[in-house]
Amino acid sequence: MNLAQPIYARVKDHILAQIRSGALVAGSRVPSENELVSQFSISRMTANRALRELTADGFLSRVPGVGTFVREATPRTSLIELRNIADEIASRGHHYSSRIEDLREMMATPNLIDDFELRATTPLYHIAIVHEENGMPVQFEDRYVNPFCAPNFLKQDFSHQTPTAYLLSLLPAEELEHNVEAILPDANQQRRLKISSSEPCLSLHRRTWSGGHVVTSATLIYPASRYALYSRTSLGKQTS
Amino acid sequence: MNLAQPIYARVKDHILAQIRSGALVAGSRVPSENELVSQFSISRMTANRALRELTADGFLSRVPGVGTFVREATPRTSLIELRNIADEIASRGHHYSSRIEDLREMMATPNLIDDFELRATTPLYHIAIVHEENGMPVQFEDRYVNPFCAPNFLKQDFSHQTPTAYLLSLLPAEELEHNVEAILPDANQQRRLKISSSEPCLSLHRRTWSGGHVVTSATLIYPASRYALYSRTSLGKQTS
DNA sequence: CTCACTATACTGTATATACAACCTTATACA
DNA sequence: TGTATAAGGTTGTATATACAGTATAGTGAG
Repeated sequence: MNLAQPIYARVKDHILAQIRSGALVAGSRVPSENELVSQFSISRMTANRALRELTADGFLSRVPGVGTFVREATPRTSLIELRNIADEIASRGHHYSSRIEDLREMMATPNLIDDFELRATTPLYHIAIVHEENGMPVQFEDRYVNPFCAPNFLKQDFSHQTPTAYLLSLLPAEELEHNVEAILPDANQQRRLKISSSEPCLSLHRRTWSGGHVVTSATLIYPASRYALYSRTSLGKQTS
Repeated sequence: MNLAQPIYARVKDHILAQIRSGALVAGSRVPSENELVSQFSISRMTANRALRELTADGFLSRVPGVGTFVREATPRTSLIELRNIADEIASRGHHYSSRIEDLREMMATPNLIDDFELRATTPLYHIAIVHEENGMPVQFEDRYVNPFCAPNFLKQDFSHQTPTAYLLSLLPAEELEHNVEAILPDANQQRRLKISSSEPCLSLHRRTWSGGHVVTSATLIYPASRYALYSRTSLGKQTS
C-alpha cells in the first residue's frame, strides 16, 4: 500500500496508538502542538492538522489556552457487533456448517475500487459462502478482502474458521461501516438460501478498516424469517 | 449565531448553500481552489481547508488533477444516533412535512405491557404519523409513549416538532434498543407509504430508556427504495 | 494516423510566519 | 492582603510559498 504516509497521518497514528494501548486514557493530556513540533521535527501547522482531525473524529477535545485532551470513549456501539456467526449458532446449541461457493483472486471492479478506497484496479480476494444452522441456510456472505492486509487469505480452511474469525485474528477492526437495506432476493439468492421470491431479506453491507486500510467489504444476506438484527446500547453521556 | 465566523467556514457555508438550493447538484463541479482564491480573495490554503472539510463531511469528492465535485446525496439514517428525521431531510435541502393519522390515549395491550416493562395495563399515548420528504412518504412512525415520562405529549403540535425531537427535549436517552427486520408491507402500510405489495421495507423497532423507565417504543417503517440505515463507527479500543 | 512528449490545471502536503484570543501563573503595586 | 498587570503557554486562524503527484489537452515527430 502507501508506505510514504503523510506526516500528519503518522502523527495521528502515533497518538491513536497510544490511546488504543492505554498509554493515554480518557482525560489524559496529549502533547501540545509545540511539543509535537519538537518531538517529530515538524511545523506547527502539521501538528495542528493532526490534532484538529483527531478532534473532528471524536477522539480528542481541545480547549483554547489550556490544551488537548483524550475524550471519553464514545458511547456509540455498533448496531451489529463483529460477531462470529458460527459462535452465535453454537451458543444456541445448534450445529453450524457452511458451503463455500467461491474462493479466488479477481481484479477490482470500479465499484470495488471505491469500496476499498483504491486509486487503480488491483487484485482482490473473493469468497462466497453460505452459513447453515442445523442444515438450514441462514446467511449468505459475499466478501472481498484486501490482499495487502491478509495475503494468505486464499490458503485458509474456511470450513473450520469463518472469514470474519480469520480476519479478526489477523487485524483489529478499528472502524466499521454498516449499510442495511431490505431487499427481495434474486434467483441466485433464492437458491442459496432456499427461500421464495416473496420473502424479504436484510442486506447488511459492512466495511472494516484497520491501519488506515479497508481490510474487507462484505455483503451479508439474511432471510427475514430466520434473522433480525438487534442491539442494545447504553449511552454513558449525552453528546452535545 | 457567530457573526465573526472564520473565513473557511464562510466558504463552506457558501458552497453548502449552493448545494442545498440546488444550484449545485450531485456531480456538479465546484470551483477549484484557485477559483475560490480569486472569488473570495483568500489564500489557497484557506480554500483547501474549506473543500477538504466538506469532503471529510461527505458532501464533496475530490480527484487530483481533475477537480472537486458534489457527491451523490445518499439518504442514510444513522443506526445508532437518535436523529430527527425532519432535521435529516432539511439537511438534504428538501422539504419536510408530516401527516398525523392518530394521536390519542389508549390502554396497554399485553404486548405493550411487555414492551414498557409494566406489571399491569395502564394508559399509554399513541401517535401514528407519516413523514414526507418533498411530499413523498419516506417513513411511517407508530409510537407509544409512557405518560409518566411525558404527561403533556398529547397537547403538543407535532406538525412543527417531531415526536422524537419533543421527547429528546424532555429527557435524555440513556439506553436504546434496536431491532431491525425486513418485511413486506401490509395493506395499510402500502396505502400510507404509497408503495406496492412487493416492495420490501425496513422495520426498525426502537425502545428508549430514561431514568429507569421505558419512555417510548416506536416502530419505524422505511420503504427499501427510499431509505437505508447507515452507521459508521470508530472503535477507540478493541472490543472482544 | 499514432505515439510520445509537453504544457497546464488541479489536488495534496509541508513549512515558516504572523496575529488573535484565551487561560494560567507569577509579579508588582497599593 | 488584595488587586491589577504582565508574561508565557496554548489553541485558532490566515497567508505566502514551495514542491509533488495526477489527469487531461494539445503538440509535434515519425
